[in-house]
Amino acid sequence: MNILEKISNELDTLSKSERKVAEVILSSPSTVIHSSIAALAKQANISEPTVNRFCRRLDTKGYPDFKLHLAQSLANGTPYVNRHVDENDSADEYTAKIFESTMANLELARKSLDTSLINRSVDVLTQANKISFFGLGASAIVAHDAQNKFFRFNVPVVYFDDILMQRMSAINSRQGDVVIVISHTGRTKSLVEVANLAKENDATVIGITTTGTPLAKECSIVLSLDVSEDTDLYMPMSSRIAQLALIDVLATGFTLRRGSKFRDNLKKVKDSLRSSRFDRKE
Amino acid sequence: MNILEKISNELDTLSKSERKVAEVILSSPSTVIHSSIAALAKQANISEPTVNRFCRRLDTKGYPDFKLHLAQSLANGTPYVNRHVDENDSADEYTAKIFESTMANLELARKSLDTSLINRSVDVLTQANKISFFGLGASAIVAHDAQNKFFRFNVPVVYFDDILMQRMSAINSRQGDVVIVISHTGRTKSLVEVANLAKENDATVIGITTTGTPLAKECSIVLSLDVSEDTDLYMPMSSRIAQLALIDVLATGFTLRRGSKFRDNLKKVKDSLRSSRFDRKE
DNA sequence: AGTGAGTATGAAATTTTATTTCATAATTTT
DNA sequence: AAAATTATGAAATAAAATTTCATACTCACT
Repeated sequence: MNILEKISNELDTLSKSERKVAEVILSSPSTVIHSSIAALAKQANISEPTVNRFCRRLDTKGYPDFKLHLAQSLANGTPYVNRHVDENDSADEYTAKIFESTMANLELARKSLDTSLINRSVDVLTQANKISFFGLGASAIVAHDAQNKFFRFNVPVVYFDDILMQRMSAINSRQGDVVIVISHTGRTKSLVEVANLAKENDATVIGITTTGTPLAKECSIVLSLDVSEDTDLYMPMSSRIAQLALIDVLATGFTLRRGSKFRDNLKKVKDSLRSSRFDRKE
Repeated sequence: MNILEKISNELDTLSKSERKVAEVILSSPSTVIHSSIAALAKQANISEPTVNRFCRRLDTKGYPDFKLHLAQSLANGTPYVNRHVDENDSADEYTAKIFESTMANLELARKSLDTSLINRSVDVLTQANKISFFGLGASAIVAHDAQNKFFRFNVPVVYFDDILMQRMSAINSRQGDVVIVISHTGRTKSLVEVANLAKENDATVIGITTTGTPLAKECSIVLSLDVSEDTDLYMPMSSRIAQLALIDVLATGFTLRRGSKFRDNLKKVKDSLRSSRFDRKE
């Protein structure tokens, strides 16, 4: 709770001298956080112990602790929240809202993740003979991105954003293959079918989707990602970003599991791109 | 400025012992604000003067002042900081680090954006005869995603992640066309050339890139997105996510500019997908 | 390897700051 | 108006932070 509010609430339960302290603090809190107890006492024309008693009355441990609370209250504490864009927002406003919602949703997504399942997924991925990423629409780009990352690891990886190719690929899968199916809604019929096909062909199916969806039921491992989309705009936004962050997590887990020699290889892959770039003059 | 960010930024300018202090603080900042300098010193296995020197190096007056700053940073919503993944991190740890770094970088990216330029870009986009998105590698998926979004607006939009197609498309562009070129490094030769080609053919070229890169110099409008990538892992991570958030911003600006009737249309597009999905039983 | 300049570190001393104790003053109750 | 209660500050004490300084370490150069 904001301590400044608390001070003004309890103003009348305070003694005369304590109220003097309160008034000095309320009138310029930002000065107070840089004052010692002696300076504040002098400013309020009272003694140091009075300041100390004042602090304790506000349920703080003492003056330094009180200052900490005060500092926190002063820090304009707007945590990231999901704010919907409004028709009349300026560019400034909708930009801020979108970035903030994205961050708020990443936070939500992280909370819905079960890291032990991530660990198991990484296990399965490092062991895989072949890795396939399937997605449609906005999730297709996530699958695409995943291919781009895992390709660098020099493992057999494909991605498909085409229903027929996905089906054919799923039917051809076998034990030791890992199929990662990405869908925010988890209700896209053809993807659910593909997941089922892959499972019936003994592939390990990892789903990146929302908890409790039809797709989730078909998967061997469900990496649940619960985010709240801004449905007013009729476009997938936060969901695909959370999915990408999860891909980063899986890819990172993969490289860590493979050890340091493997990571030197990644550097080589990256360095191979150098000649396609303009030098950085420093 | 957030002091936690500052600590992780300056991590490599610190001495060995000071870095120990930094690590203890980063790993549990909320404990530290209730610790004395002695307690923190003990926790980090170093001496009290070292803690003091550490605080001063971060431009604070001393330990109490440092705690004040820390308290403010913690109060400020969320202590998202760019923390690099370490070789021995557990799944829990690297997951947290990646999500947090992503959020921290989104915050950074937002700060580097100039909303008046976003406004101009939206102007230009709503007026465009044709919109093209170009990207390579990780930025290709951003271009892909942008196409997916703008396609819903029923405007002529294409994306290319192939150098030759990009060149051909750039050469065929003309006044009234908008070309959006996406590249984190801004140094990919072929993309810089494509931007130049498009410009010479009178298209409006919008660059989504880092400030001051060769690509930025070729663009009519530069939407600068400065993020700090975790270079240890040799993979693009935060950059593409920031780019996607920016695409969301542009797409949102576009729909807002077009008015409410236009948004009803978006709903229709979304509803058209319904039959491809399993019903939600509620 | 050895030497020396420069830097980093911690033990101890000092200073600053906060808290406790206790005597006295102010206020309230009877 | 006396007694009881509460509020207050001076002084003492305790705690915390900072400074000083001697020593250990690091790195560049023989």
